[in-house]
Amino acid sequence: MDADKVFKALGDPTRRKLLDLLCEQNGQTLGQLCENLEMARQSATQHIDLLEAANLVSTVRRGREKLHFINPVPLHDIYERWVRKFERQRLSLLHDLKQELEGEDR
Amino acid sequence: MDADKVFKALGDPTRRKLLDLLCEQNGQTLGQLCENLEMARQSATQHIDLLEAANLVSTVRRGREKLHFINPVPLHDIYERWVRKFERQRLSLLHDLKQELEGEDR
DNA sequence: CCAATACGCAGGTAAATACCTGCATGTCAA
DNA sequence: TTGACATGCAGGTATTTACCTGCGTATTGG
Repeated sequence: MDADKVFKALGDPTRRKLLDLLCEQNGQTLGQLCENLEMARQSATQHIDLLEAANLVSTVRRGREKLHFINPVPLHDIYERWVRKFERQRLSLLHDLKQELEGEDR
Repeated sequence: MDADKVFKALGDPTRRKLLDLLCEQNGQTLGQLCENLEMARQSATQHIDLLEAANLVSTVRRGREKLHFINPVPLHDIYERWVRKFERQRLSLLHDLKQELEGEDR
């Protein structure tokens, strides 16, 4: 998993909207997706290319159409590497901060 | 939670490294953090400003020092909104793709 | 066939980003 | 008090990003 590509891909509202659209209905064509975006088709294609590069979306060609499918695996990997790690220490981290703030009062 | 700020903050290797550094030892000063980064202190400050804007890091001034603490809450919010949602549909999403691929063979 | 449809490719521009240098301010310790 | 130290602030530049327009290619249905 390339965390950089995944986070950069998610760091744009248009691309997050694309994922939401595909979550509502998986396997949509480029044209269908563009109907819900207020930008040129070519611009949407560039966003989708980044989602594909991050492996968040897979595509299948059917004739002249290109179908898009979500791949949730990278999101799960993000969870394992970047959420659980900090979640586990959540209480102790807040504890550190609280102690520091209390230290100021003394 | 501002998902855009959080994802954009996470979409840079330097800022992810800063979070890792703070996870190893919470409450470090700017100077301590800079020792582990190969860039000017002023550049690191700009990265930290983005982490603060995303509420991923909180700071406390102690005299002439600035101490940095991780706040894991936004990460957990990301999990709730962007991981669990897709995780829940993981199997069905893959099912959609598989069906589409099999459809190609017929 | 051939016109409409769905998409790919090339390039160009404005804004955002990630760095830097130089200098100013505030704090501590001798 | 004053010099050393930790950080803040201002601005400038090169790269990346997010759009666009224009045109080319491939597929389908009548």
